[in-house]
Amino acid sequence: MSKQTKARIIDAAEALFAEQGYGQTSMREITSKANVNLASVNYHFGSKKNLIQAVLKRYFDVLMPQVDDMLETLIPSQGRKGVDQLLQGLALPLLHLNAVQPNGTEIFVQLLGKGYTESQGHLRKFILGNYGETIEGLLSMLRIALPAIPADELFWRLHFAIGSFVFSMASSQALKDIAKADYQQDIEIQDVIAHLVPFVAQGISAEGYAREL
Amino acid sequence: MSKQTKARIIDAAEALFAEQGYGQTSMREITSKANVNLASVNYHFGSKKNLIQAVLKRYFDVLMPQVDDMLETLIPSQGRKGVDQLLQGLALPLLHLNAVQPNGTEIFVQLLGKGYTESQGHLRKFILGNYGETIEGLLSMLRIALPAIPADELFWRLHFAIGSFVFSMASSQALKDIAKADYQQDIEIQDVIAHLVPFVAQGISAEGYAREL
DNA sequence: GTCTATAGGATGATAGAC
DNA sequence: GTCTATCATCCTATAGAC
Repeated sequence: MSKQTKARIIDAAEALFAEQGYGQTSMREITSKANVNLASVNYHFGSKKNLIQAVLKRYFDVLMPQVDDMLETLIPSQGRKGVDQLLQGLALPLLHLNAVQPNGTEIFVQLLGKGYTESQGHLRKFILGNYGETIEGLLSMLRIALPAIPADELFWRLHFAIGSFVFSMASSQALKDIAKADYQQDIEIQDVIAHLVPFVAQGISAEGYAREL
Repeated sequence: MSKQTKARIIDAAEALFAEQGYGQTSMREITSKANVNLASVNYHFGSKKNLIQAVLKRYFDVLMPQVDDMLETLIPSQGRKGVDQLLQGLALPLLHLNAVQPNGTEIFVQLLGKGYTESQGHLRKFILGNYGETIEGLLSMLRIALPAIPADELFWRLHFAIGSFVFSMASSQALKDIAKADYQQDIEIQDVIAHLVPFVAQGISAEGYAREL
């Protein structure tokens, strides 16, 4: 029953990776949580690096085609409205990742964040190599929406935006606890995205540029 | 010469922690870079955890009193202007950390970012326990600047803002690489902060609220 | 495909000589 | 305070029996 073992390894690995990070998660933890033998990871995936990429691939292969579709059907608008459209258009495919796996959206974004902050060089290569065109498409749509903002300024804002999202996910357990205790709110990933969209849209569309300090 | 050894360990440790993260940096790397004996870390600091806290303490003890001063002398303004003031007011003490150590600001924020994303529980306790009052002061100043925004909405935006900053620093090596490769820019920490302030100020001050998806 | 056993290293921490 | 030597424990990866 190879398929079962392989799937169980991926399921266990992604949960542990998302929670603890790649470097801090050992093969022993993974195989123990998956109830499979330690050696089976190397049999099925070859190495830990390959396992990490396989975990992400399952999500990217669902997400990216949907983003491509969205980009194709989107009628470009300029300014804040165009940015809003784009972000809303991204939100839906992201939420569809919940179909891959219960809690899939949250897991995926956490995996992304950990990949960024741990310097997993092989991950960047893997993502850009396999899904670079979609990312390029997103960027050019953003450039159309904000033609007055220089490319390098857009680069900065995009990363700040990603940071807002990824960090919120990375510390989502803390956020959930605080929100429940202080504001009597139960938070789901939809809520995070709903609050995030106006914040990011506003920040990205800002007309003032960097100023000397 | 205890003092020299202790200082050399801290210097070497903070550089390695900022670059690689806490978990990925071994005592052997630290002592080798510092040119001291392996056992001296445990002699002077007791444990790796204590060393991590000592590294951060050197920066916090400079930063936080300056933030306190800033908060005391600040004349509160409302709206986007008040937010801008507050962020600018934070930027200067942060940049003063370059006096602690060459490249001190960058190192400090990277240390913070790594501490957030690696789940170093002891670090959060250490920070809140020792510098919680300053953080509370910052929060109440923000509430004065944006009285119309409900507390829970402010809570969200604050975390998005922190996320932009921390994430940008935690992944600053990646950002530098990309910026140099794609935009021929050499990035300094001032640049990150200068680009970040308008983005965050604009996002925090946004008048639109969360919308159902 | 799955298992045990183990190679071959790295890690944090410490005992004890100097 | 500084050193060497070492303990005990972790790690990834693999060889080889079943």
